[in-house]
Amino acid sequence: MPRRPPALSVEPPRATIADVARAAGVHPSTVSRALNPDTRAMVTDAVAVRVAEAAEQLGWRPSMLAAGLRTRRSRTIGILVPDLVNPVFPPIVHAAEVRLAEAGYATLVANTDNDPDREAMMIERMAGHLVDGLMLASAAKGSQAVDLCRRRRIPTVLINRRLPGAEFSAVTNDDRHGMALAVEHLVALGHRRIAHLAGPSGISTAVDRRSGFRSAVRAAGLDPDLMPIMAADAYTIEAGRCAMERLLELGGFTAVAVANDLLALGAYDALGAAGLRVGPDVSVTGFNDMPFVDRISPPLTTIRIQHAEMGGRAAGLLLAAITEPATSRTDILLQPKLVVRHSTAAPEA
Amino acid sequence: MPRRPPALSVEPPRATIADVARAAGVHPSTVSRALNPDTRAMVTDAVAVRVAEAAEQLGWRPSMLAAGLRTRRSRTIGILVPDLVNPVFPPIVHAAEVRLAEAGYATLVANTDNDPDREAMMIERMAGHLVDGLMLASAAKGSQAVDLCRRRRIPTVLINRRLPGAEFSAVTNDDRHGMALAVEHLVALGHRRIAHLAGPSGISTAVDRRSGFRSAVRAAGLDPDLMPIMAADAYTIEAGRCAMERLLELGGFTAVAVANDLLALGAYDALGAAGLRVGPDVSVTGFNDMPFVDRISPPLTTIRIQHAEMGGRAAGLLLAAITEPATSRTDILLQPKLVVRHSTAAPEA
DNA sequence: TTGTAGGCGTTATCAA
DNA sequence: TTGATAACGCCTACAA
Repeated sequence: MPRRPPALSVEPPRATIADVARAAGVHPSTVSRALNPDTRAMVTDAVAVRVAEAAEQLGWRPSMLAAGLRTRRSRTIGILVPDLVNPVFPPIVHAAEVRLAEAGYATLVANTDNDPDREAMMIERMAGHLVDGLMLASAAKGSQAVDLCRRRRIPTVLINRRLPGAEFSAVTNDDRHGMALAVEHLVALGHRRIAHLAGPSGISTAVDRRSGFRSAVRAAGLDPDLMPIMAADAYTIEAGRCAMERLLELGGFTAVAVANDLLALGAYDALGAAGLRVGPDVSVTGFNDMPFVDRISPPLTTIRIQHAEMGGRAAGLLLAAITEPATSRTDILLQPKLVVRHSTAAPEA
Repeated sequence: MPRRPPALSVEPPRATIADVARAAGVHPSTVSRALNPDTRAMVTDAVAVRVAEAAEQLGWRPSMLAAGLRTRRSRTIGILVPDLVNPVFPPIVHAAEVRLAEAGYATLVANTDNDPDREAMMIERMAGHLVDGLMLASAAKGSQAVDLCRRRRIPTVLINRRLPGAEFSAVTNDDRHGMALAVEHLVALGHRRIAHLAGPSGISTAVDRRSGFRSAVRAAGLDPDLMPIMAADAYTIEAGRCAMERLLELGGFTAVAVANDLLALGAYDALGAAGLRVGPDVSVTGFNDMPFVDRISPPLTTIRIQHAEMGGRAAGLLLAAITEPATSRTDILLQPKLVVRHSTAAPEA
């Protein structure tokens, strides 16, 4: 008795253009033309239909790989983020994805974990996969990312973080102004001794927010050199806690302007551990307005950046760079705004 | 006077193995062998050195693409998540990345946005990029993902969500038991009328938690048919708010066991809008213990899943599936546990 | 309009 | 150990 093949049979090896050609009784090149939307016009309708049917029949799928080997394009964009666990990034990535999808591009995300070596590796990898463009949210001093992209001629845009010498377009926040907003808010509440919990050196957001802090303090008629400043060594809650602890040892402030929301959460922890209430005892401002900081206790007063705008604009710039490689660099500076919640209050009399 | 080339010159087209061969005075195959770590042993040291120098000199970089065309491997793994903005996923992804990196695999993440079409597209795309394996966190009823992976013979593991008929290994949580933990906690506090805010049908976590809810209610000696149940149509805050509003119209409960943390946040909103205090007036439990729910107000009592364990174990299973394709399917059921915070309390007398 | 031939950059399989 | 040759799957001149 003949056995029937099992229901969940594994298919034979992928059909290729050659297989389709054989089935349709035409030459492989004809199949290539018939199956490629851009060249279908070169082929008789009758042939096109016959080929399409054969392809359908055989379950032919284009191999982007083989195609890419010739065309060197993949309609895929890579996005490198320094830390996927940081909730600022997903909304930015998502906005970019939406915009890129509209233009027919798929998006692949890679996590560099703030490690320049991993970053370089992922760029190599993405380049190897022939991404048509790259969005770098992971830029940091000492990273060779930009150089790699330039050498490999990968259209690239920087997001969220600037990089001094880079010749790529960038979409960033006006970090100096954002931090000024925070300082002005604290000063308006009556604070005169304001600490700054800075981000890791080497990252533009940290540098700019820090210099923005000093300028704003000076603009308020205070002496920046009197304000305690402590840099965290990563944009993480833990690093924020450590830095805040050291700031507390220094003392001499009634408010602290923190360089980002994750660090601010760490500051909450250190303050809490020291028996201080955020708001009534010490005012805290964050930066980013990342998801959920409006729901924490106390709700964080912070500087809201335009997440969606950032992703969307960066995607637009990248698409432009891809279709018009000669286009000169464009920088977009997004304006953040202050969102007052309950982590800030007037200093105690 | 001869002009020097500009400092930031764009490099000539990439050197290929053929170029290196020419420079080193050997055959391209020899270069291939000398440059490939796995085959270096086949070549004299002298030759290997000479080839390596020539390659270095010319700035040769391997083309994964061309190599993949032959080997059909890329040492790259794809992870599909339904929603990157949901903070449960990044920790899982990260744990997987770490494990995979140890094994020499790079990880590419794609966002399906809970859209089966996008999911299928991304799988095609990843397959086209020759990923060596896939981790699917996006499984849902009606998705053709599993079928696609099977047909394309892509080693695959399911994470977080089961899929009824799938023949792939899976790492999931004991969702039924987890929800029982929540119900038992509420019953122990004295609640007798407990609502369930369920997740979207078609997703295993929603289905299992819902059935776990009913079983646990029955096990507590209560009648599940008396408990109001309302399903949200997505795992989002907004959907949670809507569902909670409808639950409030039904009324007749002092506590609500919610299917996930994001939905619970939505429930917080609806409850707040109705003038009810979470905790004192209505108890709320979540599920996942995603980042930050310990810091919201009030801190959420929830069911903690093993994020890191899940990512790591899934990566291990996938690596096994890749190296040992014949291995039979393995299912790992991770045990969640109850974390009591302040969103639950005894019902008012 | 269709077929032919060559190549994209690498690796596998022979034979030398 | 090394070299020669032929794929891998597709695309593009160019020729017919």
